[in-house]
Amino acid sequence: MATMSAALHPTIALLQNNSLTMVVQQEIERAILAGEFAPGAKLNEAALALRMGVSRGPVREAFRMLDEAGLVRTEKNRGVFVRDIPIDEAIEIYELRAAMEESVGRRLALQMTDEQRTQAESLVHVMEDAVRARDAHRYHLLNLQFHDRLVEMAGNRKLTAVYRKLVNEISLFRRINLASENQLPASAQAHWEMLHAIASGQPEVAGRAMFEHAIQSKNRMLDNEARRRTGVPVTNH
Amino acid sequence: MATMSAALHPTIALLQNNSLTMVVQQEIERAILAGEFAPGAKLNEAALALRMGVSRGPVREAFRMLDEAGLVRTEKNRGVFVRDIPIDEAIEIYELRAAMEESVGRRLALQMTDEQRTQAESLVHVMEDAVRARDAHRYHLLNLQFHDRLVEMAGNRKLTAVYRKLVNEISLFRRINLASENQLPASAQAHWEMLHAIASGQPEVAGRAMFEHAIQSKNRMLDNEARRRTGVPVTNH
DNA sequence: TTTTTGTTGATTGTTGACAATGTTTTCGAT
DNA sequence: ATCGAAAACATTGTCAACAATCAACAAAAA
Repeated sequence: MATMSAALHPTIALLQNNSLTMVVQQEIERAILAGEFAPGAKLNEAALALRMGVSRGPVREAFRMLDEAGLVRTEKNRGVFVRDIPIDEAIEIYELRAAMEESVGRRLALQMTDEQRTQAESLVHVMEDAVRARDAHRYHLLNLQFHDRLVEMAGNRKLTAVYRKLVNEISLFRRINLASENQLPASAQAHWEMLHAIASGQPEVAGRAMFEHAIQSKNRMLDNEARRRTGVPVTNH
Repeated sequence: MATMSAALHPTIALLQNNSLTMVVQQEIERAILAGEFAPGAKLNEAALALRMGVSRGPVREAFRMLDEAGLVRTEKNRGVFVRDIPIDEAIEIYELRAAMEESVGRRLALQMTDEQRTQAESLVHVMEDAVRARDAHRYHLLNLQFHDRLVEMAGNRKLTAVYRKLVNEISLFRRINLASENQLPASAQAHWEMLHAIASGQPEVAGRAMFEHAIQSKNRMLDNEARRRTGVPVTNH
């Protein structure tokens, strides 16, 4: 009887490994990162439970996970809210991420395989396609993917996990700045330079390149933020 | 009227901020880090709930937090267990921590105040007392405190938070190695050298010093581990 | 008016019960 | 005695009801 279930109904296979809490947690996380719940928005236990067809228990447990992950904040007896990262914390995250990427660059300079390098280069090519298409949103996603892959290639799983948590959190900073279209070509070029630095095989050079790239990313964020506060509209072309 | 609540009865203030889940979470975390639950040990929901005088709900929620924090692992329908960090992951954590400490060193070289330096130095003095007393356990705690303070002084709260999580996790590595007594004097000396490097005001020098110190810490751990596996007893003097 | 004090409705915090799953024990057949 | 099936037990997963708390509004007092 146990062996006949070779082909398992997908829903069943899902329930076998994932408790309701896990499913709920992943769904809420997805919705938050997709922007379906705005930063600062209140998440109602009962409403979410109803919407997902479960009781409040699993929703509460999912909330505790998301709280620990930094995606929501819990106020006792008041509820849980999608976290809204203040700019101070955004700066701190950018700087921490820069330090981690420097470490990644050093490591990659010593150990990146040809295959990995080819894979990274093809990603930059796709990014250049997005540049030509003037598709800032698509470019943004590819950019995230590029850095994520480099971090992953460094081969430190704990570092990868922490890095991804930081990226998740920074995405809760109100209106992450997509690079404006005229900045895209320079950004793509910067990625070639990082890959060159890595290919040089010199850890310090590669590390420095990735660090500087990350810091520039932080500075662009700060510029946009300052411009926004002074009321100057952020032109997009 | 809003200002009159300055002095709040401590019990009330406690109940105002801490739900049962929070209390339970902190207590289980404390017990784990104090070694009252050994790595790999199973944590029974009902037993813990009984012991702490609450129902299973808050315990389950606390479990979800501790899971996300990396202190326990959950197996569906089987229970939660105190995490036992495998050596691969321990290595990764040590290396990530080294990168973060390098970043801390750079920052401190640029911004450490005289007051902070005095505070750090006094900590090393206390460590030297522990060395003279041949108290390896006490030295270990002071060492943790010293590094924690330096990280905190760097002023990046997100980095501090991540660093502390890593320290918590690494403490779940089976038998963290206390330095043997004859290593203590050299270790204390190394801390003076780190403070000197920071006081030099040169970011690269200070960063390198802290990085190397952290890597040596990792290597000591690896040595002890190799010795343990080959059956050679770890001499303690 | 302005402030304070009840009162009400909605939401979260907590609990105990029930269902589903996993583990151990019992017991009979070989 | 050993092995396997099945029943008994223990533990986790989920749920719905109850209690505690808070926000908003209305009524009363200044």
